Amino acid sequence: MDIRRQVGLNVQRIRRSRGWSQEELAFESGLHRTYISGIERGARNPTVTVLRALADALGVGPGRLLDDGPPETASP
Amino acid sequence: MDIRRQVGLNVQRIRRSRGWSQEELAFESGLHRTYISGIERGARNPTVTVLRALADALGVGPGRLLDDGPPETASP
DNA sequence: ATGTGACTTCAAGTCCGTG
DNA sequence: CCACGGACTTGAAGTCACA
Repeated sequence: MDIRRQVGLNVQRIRRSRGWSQEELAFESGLHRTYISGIERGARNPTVTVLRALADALGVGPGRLLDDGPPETASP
Repeated sequence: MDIRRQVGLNVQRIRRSRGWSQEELAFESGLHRTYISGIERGARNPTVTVLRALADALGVGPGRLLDDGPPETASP
């Protein structure tokens, strides 16, 4: 699994769980709307500072954006 | 805490725990010697694909390199 | 609301070296 | 073995018009 793709999926999933549009996430993170779009599609190769901005906006740890497993697959 | 600094500390700590020199890590990860040096000092802003290469070489999950807490400070 | 190609600017990443 | 600098090439950052 390409890690850029993984980051894109994670960002998109968490963003949607917040009920946000790409535009809203763009605003919250201080990044451009189309840049968010590119990241979610795995077309971009973001740096750690960008991951940080995204993670802060989404309210998760930066490492969460690189994780393989979805969110918490709650295995009780 | 600047995330670049955090990445640098994590990489350095894990690398040393493997008993590797920067050159060895450079070889294992396919990156350049001086670039590893720059990352460990927090002077560089690596991309997710680089994090992946480093994580693979070090045998940890990519998210580990962004974590705040050291490794496992085993608090029993 | 989002995907996409094109674009400019600046840093990612390589390679040479020095102390 | 590592920190650090300079010069270089490639690609990321950041933005736009349009579909």
